Amino acid sequence: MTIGNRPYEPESFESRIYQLWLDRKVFEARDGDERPPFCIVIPPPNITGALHMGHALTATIQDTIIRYHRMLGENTLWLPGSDHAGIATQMVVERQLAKEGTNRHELGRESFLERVWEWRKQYGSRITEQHKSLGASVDWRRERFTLDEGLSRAVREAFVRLWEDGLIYRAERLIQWCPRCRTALSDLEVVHAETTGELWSFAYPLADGSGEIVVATTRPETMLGDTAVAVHPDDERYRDLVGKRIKHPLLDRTFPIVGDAILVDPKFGTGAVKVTPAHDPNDFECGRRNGLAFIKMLDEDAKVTAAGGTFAGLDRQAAREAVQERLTELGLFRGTKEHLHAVGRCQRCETVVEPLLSTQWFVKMQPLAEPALAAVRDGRTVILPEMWTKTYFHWLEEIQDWCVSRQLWWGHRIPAWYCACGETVVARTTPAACPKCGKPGLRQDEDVLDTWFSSGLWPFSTLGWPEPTPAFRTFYPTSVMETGFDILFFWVARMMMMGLRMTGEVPFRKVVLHGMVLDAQGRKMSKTRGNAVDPLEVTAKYGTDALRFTLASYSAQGQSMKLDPKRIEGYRFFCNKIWNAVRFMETALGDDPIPPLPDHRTDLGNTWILHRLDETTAAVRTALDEFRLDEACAALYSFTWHELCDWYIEWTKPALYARDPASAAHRDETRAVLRHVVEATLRLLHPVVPFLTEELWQTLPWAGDPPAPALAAATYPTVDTSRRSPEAASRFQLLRDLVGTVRSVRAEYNIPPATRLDVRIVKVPEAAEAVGWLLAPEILVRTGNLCGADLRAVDPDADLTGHAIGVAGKLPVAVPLAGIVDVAAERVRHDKELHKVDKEIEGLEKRLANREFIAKAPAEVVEEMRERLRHAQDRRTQIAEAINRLSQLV
RNA sequence: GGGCGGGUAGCUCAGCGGAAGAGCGCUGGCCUUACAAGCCGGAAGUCGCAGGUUCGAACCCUGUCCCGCCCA
Repeated sequence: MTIGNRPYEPESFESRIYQLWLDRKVFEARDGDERPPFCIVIPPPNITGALHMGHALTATIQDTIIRYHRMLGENTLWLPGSDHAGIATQMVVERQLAKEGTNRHELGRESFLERVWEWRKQYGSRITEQHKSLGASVDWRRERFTLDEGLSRAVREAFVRLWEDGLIYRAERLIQWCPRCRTALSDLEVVHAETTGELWSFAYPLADGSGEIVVATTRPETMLGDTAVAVHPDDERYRDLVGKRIKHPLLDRTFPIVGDAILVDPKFGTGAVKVTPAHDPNDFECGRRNGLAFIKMLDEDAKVTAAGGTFAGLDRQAAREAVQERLTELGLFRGTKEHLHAVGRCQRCETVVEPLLSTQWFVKMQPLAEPALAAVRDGRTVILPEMWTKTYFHWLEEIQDWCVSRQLWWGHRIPAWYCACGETVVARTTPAACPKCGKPGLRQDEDVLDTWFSSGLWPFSTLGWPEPTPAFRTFYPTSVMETGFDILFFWVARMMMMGLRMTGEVPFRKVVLHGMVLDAQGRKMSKTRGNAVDPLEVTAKYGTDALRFTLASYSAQGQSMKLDPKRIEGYRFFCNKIWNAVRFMETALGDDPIPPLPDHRTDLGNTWILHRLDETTAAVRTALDEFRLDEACAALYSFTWHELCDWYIEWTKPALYARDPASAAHRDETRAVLRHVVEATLRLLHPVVPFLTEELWQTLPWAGDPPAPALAAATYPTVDTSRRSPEAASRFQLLRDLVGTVRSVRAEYNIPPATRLDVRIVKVPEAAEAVGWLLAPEILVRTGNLCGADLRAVDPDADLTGHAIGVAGKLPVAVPLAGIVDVAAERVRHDKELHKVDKEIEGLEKRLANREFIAKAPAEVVEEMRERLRHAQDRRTQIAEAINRLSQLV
């Protein structure tokens, strides 16, 4: 079972590998297990949604973390599920009904809900299925949906508890209303956008005919609901007017001029403000402060009510024009000005929302916010990147009560019943009779709860709460909540509040926030703009692993990321590289049994790669522990490509290809190390690129049984510093320098790769240490192989006429250029190099001459500089020498 | 108006007190039996600007200019 000649074709194995994981049950977590638990609940995607890059990013990050922890041997649960998405889903089905020429009211509540469930059955699991193609290692047995029986029970339980604790109330307040969706919204569901509009000025005549007062507004039509004009109490201009009354010019009523220091900024506009308490949040407060009348002049369709007199029945826009026209006719119009202001729109349908006086259910937030603030302040929950902590604090400190009722049918119906006697009953189960008057036939509240209410319970409702289930006891509090920073308020903060309130514990230990995926121009991806990149198209073209590696590499520090297809392509090439490295290894190992990794290595390359593997293991683990996927990816990429492939594999070839008996031991050592390092590298890579690594790992030869049923269930490489060898590292580095020097000379003189060079290494006393080991025949041959040269040592006084001289470390290297030496070119090359070294020496000398540097900088820094200076000086000597020899040529 | 990010090589981004990095792109040379989806070599940056702190600043502080996001 080897890869053979199969090229890297991710589409040929990805779904097969996913099925293998399912068959071998590697994603399944165990309740009550003695291993340490590790749990992430998935941010539930909307059932109406189709997979977009945001999902792909979340899934990649979480899956990487989850796979890492699973390989660490923890009892790892990634719990999947989806969200019923009240408004969005209802909109989809209503649109369907509209096409059929009917609507939900004609259908009635029950049949309508049947239709939605039908829709959900047919399309609702599309997005969940799509997660499989990303490799999401979730425990499918535990999949949840916010409208499941269990989760619905949790919602009722939470609602009733909050009610019993006095944290839920029903009241008439000014709320955000979407006239198109015909439902109340929470403040968060209103998206404010700066818009250039008109600031319209008109005059209100005083009731006593003694004059007028000019006000400015962006919404002239709301003057039909004005019940005051406010001025600043200290404003000299209007002091005498406070207390006087205004005669409404279009309606048969009068209202007062009031002084209000909070509402009015005397420097803005005319310093006089019209007040519409029933249609503006600031005016609402002003109305309460001053005991004003609340006149509702727009209804739930945003049409003028009877309070608007002759304007009744007009919609907002028509009313605006009609009012403007009428005021102009009356000579009250005082001109317009361009004006920048924020217009609030419905997050779902983008209709301009209307602040409306309405009776709704609210959650009192302050008592919930306090513990949520405390939990982050004292570190029970840590938010990463840390910068979001401040935003979290700020929002919770300023938090307003949460309007949770929605005038929809799709969702959790509010567990409140009304009796004819006026009693309101909030209960876990449908009450048979009124507990106050004993009469049956209670009427349940028509409304449902904000979808985010159930989402707020997600980390524990999915684990079985309110029952103390084994799953809940095993995995709660969960370990990590990973999601986009855009739902820090919507979701994360609410889970914190609900979690603490309901369970007494934080819902998760860590919050990890990632940035938004933007298009190549840096714009937010959106379906309407048409700039969204479909993850499934990308994975079809480049493979899932390439997309995952890209997203993981981009996800630094929670910054937003501009997705560049070229980069995905680059990581596809990386995947191909891994694939071919393993292919090479399989061929090179041959059919002989693989010997175990020897305790001591005789080969420099073998010792070096084990050293680097261990350093890489440490770096990757640290990065993953800190959720720095970008750093993990960078370490994996450069190790795999630029050390394992570029150097180690090339280094091993002679040893692996050797067939003479004398080389057998060396060959076996190399086979063992190569096998070990490649296998460990696959394990290191697996959390980020699971498909490819699993496919390859399944083909690896084993001495006995494989150590795990799948790579996904294998253990992550551990750090073992006994495998380190700084000496081998520095030796191999010198060897790389030497090879690099020869290659540079070859390239500069255009010597064909096929031309074998006869390179001399000058045994200068400064490099005595290197000369000691480097000149061993074995090393010379192997090193020479890497640059197509026969290496030979010569004494410092050897005649190197006609050679190009380079310096590797402190070691001069002479490449013969018989006949092709271009003295001028060589001279330029050396001068350039000399200049570089001189600059370095100059800088270092300057620093070391600085007394304060010597006195104040840490000793090891000073010593490092000294060492660097010595090194640079040695190099300078060698280059100068080379120049000297060169000039003798002329 | 308040807050938070960002401005580093042509592009996309790491680095956030010891003296500039990666990938892509560009460029010169190679079909070398793992990979041309590859290999080898190379060029390229007063780290937005101005002050300050420090022996030493891309990194810390102050101011300033752009860009983006959030809250009001």
